[in-house]
Amino acid sequence: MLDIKLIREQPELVKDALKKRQIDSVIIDDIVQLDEERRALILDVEGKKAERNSVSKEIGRMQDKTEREAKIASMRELGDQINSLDEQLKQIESRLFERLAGIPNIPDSDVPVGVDDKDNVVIRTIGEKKHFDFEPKPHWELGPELGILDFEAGVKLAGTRFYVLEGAGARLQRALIFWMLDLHIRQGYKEFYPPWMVREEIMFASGQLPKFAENLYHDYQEDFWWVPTAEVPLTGIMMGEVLDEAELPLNLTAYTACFRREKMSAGRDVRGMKRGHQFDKVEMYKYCTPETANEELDNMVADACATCEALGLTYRVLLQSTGDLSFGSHKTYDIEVWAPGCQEWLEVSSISNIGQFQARRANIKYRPADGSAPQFVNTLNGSGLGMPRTMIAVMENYQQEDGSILIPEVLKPLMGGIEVIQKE
RNA sequence: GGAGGGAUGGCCGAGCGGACGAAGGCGCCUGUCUUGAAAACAGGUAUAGGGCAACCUAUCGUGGGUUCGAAUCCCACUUCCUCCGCCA
Repeated sequence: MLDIKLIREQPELVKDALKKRQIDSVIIDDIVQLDEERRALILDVEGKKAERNSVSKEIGRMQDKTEREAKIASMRELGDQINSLDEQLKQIESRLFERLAGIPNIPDSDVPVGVDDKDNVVIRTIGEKKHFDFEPKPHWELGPELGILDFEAGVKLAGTRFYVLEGAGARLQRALIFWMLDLHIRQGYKEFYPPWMVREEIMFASGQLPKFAENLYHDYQEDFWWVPTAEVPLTGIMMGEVLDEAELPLNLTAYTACFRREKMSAGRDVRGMKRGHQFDKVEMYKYCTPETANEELDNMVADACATCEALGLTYRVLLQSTGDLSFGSHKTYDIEVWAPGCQEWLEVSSISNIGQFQARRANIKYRPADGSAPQFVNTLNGSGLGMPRTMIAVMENYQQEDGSILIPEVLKPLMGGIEVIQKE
């Protein structure tokens, strides 16, 4: 959510930001207009309330009965006027809020302007694409042949975009999750295990609602919403809190499954396990001051890169263009790993500085060390990493000519003695 | 699932129709004192919105209602605690 004052005072700046995101900016005029109507009504109704308050106090002190009755009658009438103005104000405020909640965040000044993900800029590439003396296979062949990945069983159980990991495949993913959480703890993050279903207001606070309702699973019986990412509960956990500057930055990490209806990508990436309705992810999250946000964003990118590096994967870092930038993001880096089997760079992490956008929705502030008034914090989030695509990259990069898969060095202690996954 | 009791400022806690944005305490900040600190004393210390400002409005879990006037009365909801039941 943007600050209404920013829109009121610098509408052109906000319009410009929307244009960079390829979004029609006329809504800003609408918002400015509603804001004016709102303030005029406030002026009117609050003046009337002030009058009612002071006269009501007088009534309490009055002795003369007839005079008292007359005042009460006139205040009753004033009360009716107040009620009707309050009703008008409420309607205008809800219209204003609805529009405001639909405005995306303003991109940072160094975010490249572009139309879509093709305009993302590659910042650096680390490692060489691995050379094979044979034709490397895609994971959707490797996995089923080894008996560790079963797409048909997934369809049998739940339908398209589901799969089953079994044996060493399931164990490999568990090892990745365990190892990543431990790595992030060493990097200075605190581990959390949050609910995987949350209330509607938590979904709103993190920016998923109202705009992205159709991509979320919703239990209508209990009114629970299934998290599409651990970012949601890690934002909600501090909702309404005032933090001390001394405790910032606050670094959090959590493993959750993520649930997405994928209505926006119907028909895309259907092959393999690249995009599913349910996937596991280890998330990193930071609360910090606006002054340190850029530095913390770099730190988080470095932490995610270290994860790829330790797994021995070839990866590259991209800066998202304004056309690809997600709704709430101020600035986002993507990390992609090379998958030699499907011959594709796979996005395993998306690391964003959300600025104050989420904090304003969730009302999360910090008290500055100098004792001045509380300010909204900056929030940052990033995957560290998403499981299915990391699994794809590990499987395809560590495959051998006979179709077996070597276990990356860092995961060996967690695989119970398995050093290579072979057909049973 | 049933019965009962709660939810008040950063924290604890009083108030139960009018001078209450809210006693008192703790914490924190400033000052006096002190070589410095502690103690003591004095003052200050919520958030949001509106207004150029003086200042005004709203907020005592949330949403409605009654009333000239609600932290206080009524209704609904959320949530926490205790006990019983049920499940593990």
